[in-house]
Amino acid sequence: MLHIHKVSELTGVTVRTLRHYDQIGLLQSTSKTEGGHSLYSNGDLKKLQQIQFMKKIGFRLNEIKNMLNSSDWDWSDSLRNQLSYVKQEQENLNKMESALRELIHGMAIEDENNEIAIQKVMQLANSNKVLQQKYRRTLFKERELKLWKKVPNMTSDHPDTLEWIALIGQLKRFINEDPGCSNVQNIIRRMDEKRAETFGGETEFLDKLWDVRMSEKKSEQLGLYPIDQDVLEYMNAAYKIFIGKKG
Amino acid sequence: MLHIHKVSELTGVTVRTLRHYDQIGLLQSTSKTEGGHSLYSNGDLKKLQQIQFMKKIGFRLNEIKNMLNSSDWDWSDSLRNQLSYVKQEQENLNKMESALRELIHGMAIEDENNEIAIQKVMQLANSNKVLQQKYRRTLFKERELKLWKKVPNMTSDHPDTLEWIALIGQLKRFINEDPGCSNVQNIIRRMDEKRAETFGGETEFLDKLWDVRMSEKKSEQLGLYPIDQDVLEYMNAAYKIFIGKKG
DNA sequence: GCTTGAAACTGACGTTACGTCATTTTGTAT
DNA sequence: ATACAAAATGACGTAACGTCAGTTTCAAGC
Repeated sequence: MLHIHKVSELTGVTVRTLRHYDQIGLLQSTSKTEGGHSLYSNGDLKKLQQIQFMKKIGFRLNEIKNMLNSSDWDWSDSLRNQLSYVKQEQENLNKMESALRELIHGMAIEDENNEIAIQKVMQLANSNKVLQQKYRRTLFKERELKLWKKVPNMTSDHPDTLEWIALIGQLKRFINEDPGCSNVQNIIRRMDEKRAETFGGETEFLDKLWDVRMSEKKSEQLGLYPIDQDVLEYMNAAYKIFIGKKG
Repeated sequence: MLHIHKVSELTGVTVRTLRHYDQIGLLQSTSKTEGGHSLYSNGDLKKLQQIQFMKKIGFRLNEIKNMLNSSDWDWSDSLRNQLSYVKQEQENLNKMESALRELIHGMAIEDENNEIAIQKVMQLANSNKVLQQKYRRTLFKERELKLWKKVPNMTSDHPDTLEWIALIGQLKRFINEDPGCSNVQNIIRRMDEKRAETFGGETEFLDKLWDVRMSEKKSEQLGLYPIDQDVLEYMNAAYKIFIGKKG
């Protein structure tokens, strides 16, 4: 158990930053003294390390928060990604080195070649950004895939499937009535319970389904049960009311 | 001559960023259309490349502006610095690679070794910051040295020296009178002309001298003519009035 | 010369990830 | 018990753009 200053010293992250992470709920120390002083564990250090990497490749703090909070975060996958990122950056730096040498070499002479060399160096400086984006996408895709695997795949004969179809069917019958009425809200409550079972803390659930409908391709790819857009819209409206009542 | 979008495309810097640099006077295109559209030259691209590097090692935009504006900026020095920075970063990444491998290797086992490995990785992630700071200092020191070489070194027998001594001597005689009076202001004007000759656009001149007096060590190191602090204070006051009248 | 759609400009306000105080609490060494 | 370093709390500040909305300019075809 380390206090905040020690963590800052060990990791090079400023105290203010740690407190900021605490505030926004990104990294809260596992334990606190009765007076409210933070005490960080080894697990917290691990998490901090992850945060640092994910920041480096361009994620924003709230994105990082979502990903780390999601129950299925794979620390080992992420480490392998880090390694592979490091190796790629090494290659980039090698290219950068030769480009710089070329530029320095041709510096005395002012000509066309020089312009090209300059552009080369600049693009290499950016290829680092490109690399970051690439790994951002990689991490994101991995996570998305894991999420999608949990979405009830309507073509498979997963036991959940029938229940989801039944629930959606029930909803359809009320599509011309008030989404706030008790019948509908009961169905929605059941759906929400099912959602909680299946997705744990994930709250983006409906947004996901929505996205699927928005792009036909995705739902083809994933072989999802096709839900009519009007039903989805209705469901969305009803769900919002449900959340409003709950919160 | 390239318009802004082309530059953005070639370099990977966003249009908005280029415009921002334009606004703050960091990088203004050498020519514009009569309608006010920017047209960037190859020199501008060079400058942009410098800016990118200096940003990468942690300078702030206004610092970069100062350094690049200063007449004695050495593009070739800076490139060599970039190269040396790149090579150091390569080494860092190598260390990072083995640290990561160590962590991944020992991941299955949860023990003390693991904690140490985590800290190692985190510190390496920061060693990048340390490196940046180092090169920031390097660049800064080089520039400071060049500035100091232009400060009239009072122990040498540079032709300027005598005139500076004379001016300061004259100023001393008025030290008990109003720093705004015409006699004093005339001396100050002459000093300012001399300053402009010697330092070009550098406006930090008096601040520099001030700093020297503040730390005895510096003035020893540089072998500057010792100016009494009260004279400096008086000079400072008179100079401020002078600037006020001028502006 | 005139139209026209794309690109550029000109503000203005928003945002992210902290930095920087200033003040109050809490931990701990004596 | 007291004193003094560390930590918390809160509030405001900031750098470097992003984003949006409205206007102007450019180049290209008719």
